Amino acid sequence: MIRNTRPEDSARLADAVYDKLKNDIFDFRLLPGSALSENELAARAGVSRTPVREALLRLAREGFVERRAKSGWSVRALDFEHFEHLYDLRVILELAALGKLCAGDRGTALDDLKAVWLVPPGERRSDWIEVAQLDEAFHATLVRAAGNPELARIHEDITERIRIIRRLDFTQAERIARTYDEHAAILRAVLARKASQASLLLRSHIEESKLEVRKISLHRLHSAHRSASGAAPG
Amino acid sequence: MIRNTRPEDSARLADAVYDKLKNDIFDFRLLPGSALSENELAARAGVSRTPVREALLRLAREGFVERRAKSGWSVRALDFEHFEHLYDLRVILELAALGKLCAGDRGTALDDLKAVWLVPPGERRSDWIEVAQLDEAFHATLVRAAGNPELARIHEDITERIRIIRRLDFTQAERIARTYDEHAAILRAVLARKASQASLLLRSHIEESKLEVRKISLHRLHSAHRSASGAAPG
DNA sequence: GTATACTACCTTGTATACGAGCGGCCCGGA
DNA sequence: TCCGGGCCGCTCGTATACAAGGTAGTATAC
Repeated sequence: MIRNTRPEDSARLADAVYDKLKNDIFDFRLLPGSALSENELAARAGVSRTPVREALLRLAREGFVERRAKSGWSVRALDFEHFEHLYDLRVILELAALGKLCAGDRGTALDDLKAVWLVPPGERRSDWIEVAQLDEAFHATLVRAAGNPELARIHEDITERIRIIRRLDFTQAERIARTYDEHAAILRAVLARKASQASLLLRSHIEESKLEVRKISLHRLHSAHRSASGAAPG
Repeated sequence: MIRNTRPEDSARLADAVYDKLKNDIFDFRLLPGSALSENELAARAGVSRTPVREALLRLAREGFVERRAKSGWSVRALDFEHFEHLYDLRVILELAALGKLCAGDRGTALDDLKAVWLVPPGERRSDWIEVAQLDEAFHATLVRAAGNPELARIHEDITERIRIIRRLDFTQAERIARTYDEHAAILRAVLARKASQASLLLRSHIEESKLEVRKISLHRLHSAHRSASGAAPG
């Protein structure tokens, strides 16, 4: 699974609890819809309610848990319509970034991407966890290179929120190959400053992922998780 | 001043503190850069540190205050470059919404706007506080009508973050008149489904506000605030 | 069998207690 | 006068205590 732990989170207990909870949700150790209580979480983590509470408040604001006044917290159910809206937002934001990238100066911001995605087929990565990370990095780098930190931040937030299902897109080898092909095509178009072509490619690239997501039922989520954690436990 | 108080916020002390702090920041009773301590805020509000802490965490996440580990909180300084990025984001999001509005079905979502903005000059509002609220509502309605709740939510967040300076755009009567003219033109273009014309109008409309913001120095912020609070106290 | 009222537990919301760390201030020395 | 070191106070981070409110389950009346 893709970990979200950041190094600076070691000091504060609240951040440690936050990471733990988030990973538990992402790995389906905490199932969508299940109830959480501050006391139970605190006991389980061996801390007091205070840091647990702070972690829950953060997770609530990010949309992963819900606060039900005076009657506990719950893991938010996966709402696929919701994810589709987020994918549409990705299209909006990334197309805007692309427009700026093709129009303005972008320095060496895209050089790293070339080294990853414009490689001969033999050098492509095949581990799906790694590809999922590279995929996120590809899109994040494009957006960051547009030079608007706020745009990048919001894009990151959205990435974070769809990660829970987006990862599963790469459990099929065929999807990995397509991702490589499409990223390469997009990157070449951007480097050649072919704005409209790059836009078309990027839009259909994201729309494809969105369609894949639509196919993913809750059941498939579970089985995908089981096989994944069986192959790569921890 | 524009109040942000929501009715449901009466029950929780944390929400009351949140509203109070936010209003204090917006009205410059708490100046950018000034230090805050949980103890002092708690004493001033007559509550304990716990709800103060929750309020501060929310405000920090929204970008209004900063947490300096072990050495207090501070009101975030106004960063004008930051605001310009947010304005650019507004352009991106609202243009995307506009595109969907001109292309697809929008029902009666825009009817309210007609009643407000497509009125004879004599019926235009002149109170700048009211116009500022109407202006926010105009843009929010456009975005909401596009049918993507996530898009609307992010747009709301951005609106919230730039409100602190955007209000001042309307302290000049000439800017109010222009806003009416431009909103009317945009609305007419959308109703006629003239997508490219609407986009051009909306883009220049927002860019104009952005330029106004660029002119606003911290000093002007203060004097604008003083005169405003003198004219409309409370 | 069903509906209703009551009770007991469990939940959060808030207040308070305590400890570690950082910063500023004062004092001493060169 | 300038610099350094130690001390004191204030800060947050965390733990714990207490109370109001909600929920579920049970018992009871019909």
